[in-house]
Order: sequence, then C-alpha cells, then structure tokens
Amino acid sequence: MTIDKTVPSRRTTIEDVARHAQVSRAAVSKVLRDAYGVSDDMRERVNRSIEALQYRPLISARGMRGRTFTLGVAINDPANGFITEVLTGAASAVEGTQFQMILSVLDDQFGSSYRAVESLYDRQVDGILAVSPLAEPEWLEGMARKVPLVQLGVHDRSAHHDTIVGNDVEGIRLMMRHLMDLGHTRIAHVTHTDPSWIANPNRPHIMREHEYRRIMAQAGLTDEIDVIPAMFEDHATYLEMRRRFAHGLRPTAVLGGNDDAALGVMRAAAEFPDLDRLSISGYDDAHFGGHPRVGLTTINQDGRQMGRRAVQMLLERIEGRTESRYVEVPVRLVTRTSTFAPG
Amino acid sequence: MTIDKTVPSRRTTIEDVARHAQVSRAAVSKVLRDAYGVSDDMRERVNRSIEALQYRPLISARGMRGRTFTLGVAINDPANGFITEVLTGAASAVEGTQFQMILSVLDDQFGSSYRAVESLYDRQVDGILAVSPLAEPEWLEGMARKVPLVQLGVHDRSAHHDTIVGNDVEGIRLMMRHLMDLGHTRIAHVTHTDPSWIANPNRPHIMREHEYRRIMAQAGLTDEIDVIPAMFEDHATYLEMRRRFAHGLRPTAVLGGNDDAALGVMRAAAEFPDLDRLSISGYDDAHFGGHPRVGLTTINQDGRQMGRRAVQMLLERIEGRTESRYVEVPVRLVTRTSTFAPG
DNA sequence: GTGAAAGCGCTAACAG
DNA sequence: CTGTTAGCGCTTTCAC
Repeated sequence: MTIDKTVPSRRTTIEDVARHAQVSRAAVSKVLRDAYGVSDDMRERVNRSIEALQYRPLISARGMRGRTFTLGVAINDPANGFITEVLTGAASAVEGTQFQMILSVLDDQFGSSYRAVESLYDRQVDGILAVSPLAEPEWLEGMARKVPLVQLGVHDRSAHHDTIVGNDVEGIRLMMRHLMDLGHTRIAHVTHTDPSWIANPNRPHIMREHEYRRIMAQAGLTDEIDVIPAMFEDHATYLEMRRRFAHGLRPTAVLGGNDDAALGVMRAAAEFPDLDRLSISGYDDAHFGGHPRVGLTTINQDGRQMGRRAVQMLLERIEGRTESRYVEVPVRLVTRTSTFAPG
Repeated sequence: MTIDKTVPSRRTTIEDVARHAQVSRAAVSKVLRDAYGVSDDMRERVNRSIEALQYRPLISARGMRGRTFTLGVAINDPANGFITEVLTGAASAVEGTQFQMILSVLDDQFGSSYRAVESLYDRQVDGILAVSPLAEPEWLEGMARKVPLVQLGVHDRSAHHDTIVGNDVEGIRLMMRHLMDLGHTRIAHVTHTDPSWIANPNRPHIMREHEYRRIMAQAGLTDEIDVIPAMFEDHATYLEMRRRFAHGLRPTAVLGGNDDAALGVMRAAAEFPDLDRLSISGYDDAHFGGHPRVGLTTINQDGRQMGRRAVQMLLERIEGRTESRYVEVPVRLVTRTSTFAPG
C-alpha cells in the first residue's frame, strides 16, 4: 500500500485562492467570471493561484447567487435510438461553450416527466431541454415561466418556451404514399397506447396515428384500419405481434410508430416463415435501422440536427431572448432493403 | 393569449413554509430530513404547508451543508449499446430510493473523462459511478478520496473506490475456443487503438487484445495475428474494414472488440459478396446484436446487472462503508445466427 | 420538543 | 481598479 500524500480533506475555496494570490475574494470571483474591472497583472496573479491550487468553483455555491452553467436535458428512455441521436446532437452544440450538460432520466412508475424535469429545476440548471416530455402542456408552460426551456417533440406552442418538432403529418403521408404505391392495402399501424400516458393530441405518436387513420379512410380502406397497441419499445411490440401472427393476423405491411417498434415487428415476423413478404417500416431513422442486415425503410427527421438546434435555441433564451420560437424540421423518406450476409 | 395567473417570481423557500406553518425554519428542515425531535402534530402541520405551498427544497442550498441526494454517472458515449444496458440497470437500482441520478457525458476532444467526472464533483453529487472512465488510475483514486466512487469496467483495484468488471480474459477465451472449434485459424481482432486514450493495461479492450494475442500464439498461429485498429464505433470500423477488404484482406473470422465494432465489420462485409462465409463476432451482448436479422455471436457480461450492482455498491459507500470491494461478474458465450426475412 | 443563529462558498452591490 | 460586506436557502449546533 502506498502512502497517501496530498489528501485534501477540505475543498479548495475561493478564499484560499484569494489568500494565495494576495487579493480579495471579489477579485478572484471577477477573474472567474471575466467580469469588468480587473487589471492584467491581477488577472494573471489570480490565474496562477487557481492553477497552483487546482481550484474549481463549487457549482452549488455559484447557483445560489448566479448561474450554474449547466444545461439540463430530460429524457424518457436512454435506450431509444432517436433519443440517442438527439443527445449526440445536443452534446455537440454544448461543446465549446462554458456550459455543461447533465441528463435526467424519467424514472417513475407513472410514466411522467415531472420528476425528471423538476429534479433539474431543483438543481438550478440555467436551462432545460425537455425531450418529448410526458407532461401536461400547462405544467410545462409553468416550468418555462421559471426557467428557460425548450421542448422537443411535442407539437405544443407556448409563449414561454420554444418548441422544435418534426413534421409528423408529412412523414406519415410520405410513408403511406410509399406503401400504397407498392400496392399495399392491408396496412397495420403499431403505436403506443398506454392509457397512463398523457392524453395529448399534439404528441407525435398520436399525430402519426391520426394521420394514418385519415389516409386509410380517405383511400377507402376504413375497414382495413388496424391500430396495434404496444409500447414504443421492441420487446413489448415483439410480444404483441407474435401473439397476433399466431392468431392468423396477416397484414401485408406494418408501419411502426417508431423504429424500435418496427424492430419488434421484425423480431416477431422472423418466427413466422410464411410472413416472408411482409413490409415493415418505421419512423425516426435511428442509427440501427441503417444496418445492412436490417435495412429498415423509415422516415428521417434528423435527430442530431434537432438536438443541436434545440441547444442553440436554449442558449439564446438563456442569453435573454424572450420571444418564443416554433421550429418544424423537414422529414424525408428513406427506403432500404436488408442485405443478408450469413456468419 | 391567456392571462398569466400565479407567476411565482420568487421561489418558495423553507422560510415561507415556516411562516405558513407557524414554526421555525429549523423545524421545517427537520421534518424534511426525518430528523429526530419533532412532534407528530408539528410534522403534520409542516407537511400540510409544504403541500399547500408546493415547496421543493433547493438542492444547491442543501448541498452547501449536507447531501444533495444525487448520484452522478459519468459515461463516454450514450450511443454505445453496452453503456445503455448499464444505465438501464443503474436507473432501476436508483428507483425507489431518495436519490436522483444525473448523467454526465464525456464531451471533450481529448477523449478523457476528467471533465465529465469533475463536473459531477463540482455539482456536489453524493456519489459517482464512473463507467469505463478514460482517466489515470491515480487520478480516479484521488477523486475517490473526496467522494464515494464506484468504477465500472476497468480492472483497476483501489483501496478508495469499488470496482466492478466483467471477466474479460475468460470472455475472450470462450470466444476464441468457439472460433477455433469451428476450424478458424485466420482470426482477426478489431480493437480501439487511439493513441490519445489512456494507456492502461487494465482497460477491458487492452485485456481482450492481450488475451487474443496470447491464445493465437499458444495455438501456433503467431503469423496469423492481425489486430485491426479502429474506434469502438461502427462507422469507423466500417471504413477501416472496407479499406482492408478492398485490399484483398480475407480473414475467415473477425472478433470485434465490442459489439459496435462487430456491427461495423458486418456493414463492410455486406459490400463484399465473396465474403459470404466470414464469421463475425462481438463482445458485450448489447441489445441490438440479438435482433434476428443481425444474429450476432458475442460474449454476454450482463450490463444491466453490472449497473444495478454498481449503484448498490455506491449507495453502501455513501451510507458509510469504507472497505473497498472488487467484483468480477461472470461472462458467457452467446451463439446466434442471422435469420433473414426480406421486407 | 423547539427555535435562534452561525455559516457553507460564492456573487454583486457598493465604497474607497 | 480593488476590497468590504450582505446575503442566496439550507442544515446544524446549541441554548432554552
């Protein structure tokens, strides 16, 4: 066992730096914040001391007076491919700024984002990015009055927060046209219908389902409408689809409410060889669907770009913008086929 | 535009609650912390006021004196399948406790975990879970002296932090035996060799590579040893493998240093039809490899379980345990084949 | 069983 | 240009 040298039991504080540099605490604080009114000589002395003492400001203490330089991102499911894309984009936008990003994951049994978002608020973040929050619009607006907030995914406008969404109606339109052009009429739609979820017509999956129903009806296929309830998660979808396939259900195409759902359909379909010609498509264009063996046809809404833009908007709000913005990003159809390679 | 009712410009504080309940601030604080010395009557009065005022304690202020009830998890890449598994497990272990989990993502160009971990420390978390941290062991040990810490992935022991790892040596052994039993001799290994990474022989990928080399040599296949450098990320692996395949490199089996690398190999292989019989295997058993169309043979080390155990160990440390623990979880070979289903 | 008061590390007036 | 000082909201002795 080696000897413990330099065990700093007490954290280095601004006071220590001030003493070391022979200046006042206020002076150190000013250097830290790049505030007005410090001589070059002083700045250098202070910086040297900061370096020497390995000083790092305590965010909690900072937060009690001013900013924490922290952006909070609330997400529902870290395993979801689209969310991963958003996070990657968000992280790239934060990089190089003085802000640090922290994530809070939805963690309660009620399937709501309240705790995840509140927990960020309690931690004094300077701004919140709520990714497809499971919360009442009014509640979110209330939060937005207290802290700069950008909401991603849900088509709710507010004068108090910004919103960035994909064009879900257009996305479903593109996909349905594609499937119908291929000659499909028995098109089923897998979506999330958990009743514990917030009933909000502006949530993307509700908009997608709505548009699916509308297009089917308009094409005279009302009788073929088949909305399959499953979680937005491939295992639950797999179980539900397997049950249905086993009961003889035979759509010619299944449109997943998101890519994970589509993957679950594939899992189930793999167990029914007579389903060889089933068309399976998804929504979101998460990374995984692009794998050559999967070759998922889907709708791209550029999650990375959305995450990046969202953070930019949030930073603008933190810097003082008050008029609210509503951004709808374009979507495009991505058609793929699976390339099989054994091994 | 609706009228803004109830815009609480100032946050509700413990002072407000005390006034509302007609007690002292200290009394409220005690109720909050379930501390000793409060009458039932008082507790109820206070709780009613907390409810009525929708009071939520400010974590920053709490942190300045006591705990923040926050667990910080530092990760390198949110898109990595194994990390996702670990997070899922960690989240399940945090659920139901009074702690809240926040994540910090590696975000610097230098490919080091210093900022991610320090940022958690600066935010006064009560404990840190460092997932495969890219940091000098001594540095991490220094952090561990200041805050309860559990390290997951790297085979470094310390008297100051706990460690939980998979049995990487055994994992590679299982996989190599499997491949050799299938008759393979031209087995290549894809791994991460970025020189900017911390050179630590205890990092899992280094241990895996080492064991791969050892087994090849022992089998008299020294000349066949082929370590392919690529990032642990499927795109980079794809590019490197495509280049190699195009140059005529034809191993009969490729062992990916992790699943993502294996997926990248598959992507590249899909472009070379004459590679039909190439055996591709991975390591980690991330969710995606189990998809029937992918059917990746890999080594399972139960990331969820690891994440769950890691959080449990961290909570124990926070509660006062000081003797350090080193846990190695078992691994097992998972063989799969891809089931093709067009669509 | 209860409350007054000190202080955590920092920022922001405000004096000098 | 620099230093003094008053808090931010909470927890924690320590009297009562």
